[in-house]
Amino acid sequence: MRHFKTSCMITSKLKGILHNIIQFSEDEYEFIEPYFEKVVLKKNQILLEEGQLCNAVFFVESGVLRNYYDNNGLDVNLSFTFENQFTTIIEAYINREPSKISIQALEKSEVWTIRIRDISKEKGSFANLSTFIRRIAIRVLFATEEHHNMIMMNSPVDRYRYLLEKKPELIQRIPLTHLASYIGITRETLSRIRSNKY
Amino acid sequence: MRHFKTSCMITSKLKGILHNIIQFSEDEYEFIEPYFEKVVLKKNQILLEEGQLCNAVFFVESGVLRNYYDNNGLDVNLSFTFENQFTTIIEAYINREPSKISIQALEKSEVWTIRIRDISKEKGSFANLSTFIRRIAIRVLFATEEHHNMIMMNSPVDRYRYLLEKKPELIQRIPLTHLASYIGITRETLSRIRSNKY
DNA sequence: CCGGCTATGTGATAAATATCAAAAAACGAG
DNA sequence: CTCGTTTTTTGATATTTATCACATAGCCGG
Repeated sequence: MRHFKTSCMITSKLKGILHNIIQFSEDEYEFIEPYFEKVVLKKNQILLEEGQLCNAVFFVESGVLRNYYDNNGLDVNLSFTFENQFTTIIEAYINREPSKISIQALEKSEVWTIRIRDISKEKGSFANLSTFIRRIAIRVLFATEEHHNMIMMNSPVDRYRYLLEKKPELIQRIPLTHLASYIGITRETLSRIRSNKY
Repeated sequence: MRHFKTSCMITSKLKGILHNIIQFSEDEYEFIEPYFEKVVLKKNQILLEEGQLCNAVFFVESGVLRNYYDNNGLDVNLSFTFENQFTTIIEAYINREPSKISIQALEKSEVWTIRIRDISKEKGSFANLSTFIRRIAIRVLFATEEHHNMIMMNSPVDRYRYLLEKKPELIQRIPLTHLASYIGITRETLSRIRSNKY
C-alpha cells in the first residue's frame, strides 16, 4: 500500500522542533526541504517492513508508531514513538542493511519521512547536516537506553509501576496487548499486574 | 583510592584509534592532549562510583571494565568494555547528573580518561571536538542497543547461544557470576544452561 | 443498535526460573 | 605446594510467569 503524500513543505511547527536541535539557515532549509516528505498513515498501516532498507529518519507529527520485532509470529515491541518524537531503525539506518524491525502506526498518524542522510556527501551539502543526523541518532538511541535500563533494573511488576509513574502516556495510549511485550511479559500477566493480583 | 597516573601523552596506538573516528590535526592533538589522562586500575578497582558525576569518556587500552547497577546489594551488569572500546555513563554524562551506574575494572586495566567535553565551549575549541564527542556517544549507545535487542528478542537459553556465537570473548573472559545478570538470569541458571541442562 | 471482531480478564495447569543450601572446583597469596 | 577464599556446580524446593482455554467487555462498521 502506497503512502498518501499530503505535503512537502516543512511546516513552521516542524521548523520550531528542528530549531531546538540545530540552527539551519533559510538557505539550508530550502536545500533540505525536498528531502522531507509528509505521509499520512492509517491505523495499523506499516511504515517500514522487516527486510527493507531503512533510508530515512521519521518524525511523528501526530499519532503513535511502534517499532517491533516479529519473533516467529509473536510481536516484540521495542519502542513507541509519540507526537514530536523521532524514530528510525538505527542499526539498519547506519549500516545500510535490511531491517530486522518493522514500524507500524497504532493510530492514524502524520509522519515526516526525512531522507537527508544521502545528501551528506553531495555537492552543496553542509556540515550542519551530518551534525543534525548524529543528534537525531543520539536521541533515538537515548530512548532505547532508557528502556534498556528499565528492563534490566526492575522486576516485571516494578517495570509496570515505573511506566505508570514516569511514562503515563504509554499506559494510557498503548493497548495492553502491545505494552506487555514492551515490559517483557505476556498479555495475561500484565492484565493480572494491572488488576493488582501481585 | 586515587588512580595511579602513568602518562598524559597520547600514544600512537590511541592516535590510530582516534583517527578512525575523526581526523584531528597535529595542532588539535596538542590542544586536547592535556584532557587525556591514563590511569591504571587494579583488579576490582572502581573507576566511577554510583552517585558521582561522570565528566569523562573512558577508553580501555588493556583490561576489561564492567558497568553495573547496584540493585539493593545485587549487581546487575549492563555492559562490559574490552580493549580498544569506549564507555561512559551516557545519561549521567549528557545530563550532568549523578550516575546511577558504577564502573569497575574486572582485571588490571589501563584506561584513558578523556575530559574533553567541557572544553567544547572554551576559547580555542573547534568544531571537530563536539563531532568527536557525539561519535563516541553513538558508539557507546550503539553497544547498548545491541544488548537491548539481545535481551528483548530471545529467551535466556538463546541469549547464551547468541553470545557464544557473536561475542565469544564475553563468554571466555567474563566470570559466570557477572555474565549471568548481563543475560538476565541467576548464576545458577546460567551454570545449568552452560552444562546443557536445558 | 446490532453483530462480529478484537482486546482484555480469569482460572487451571504447566513450565521456567529463582532461591536456598551445600559440595566441588578453581584461584591466588604467601 | 598449600590453605583459605572465591567461583561454580548441583540438588531440592518455592515462586514466578507462561500457556491454554474460555468468558467477558469494548469497539467499529453497517
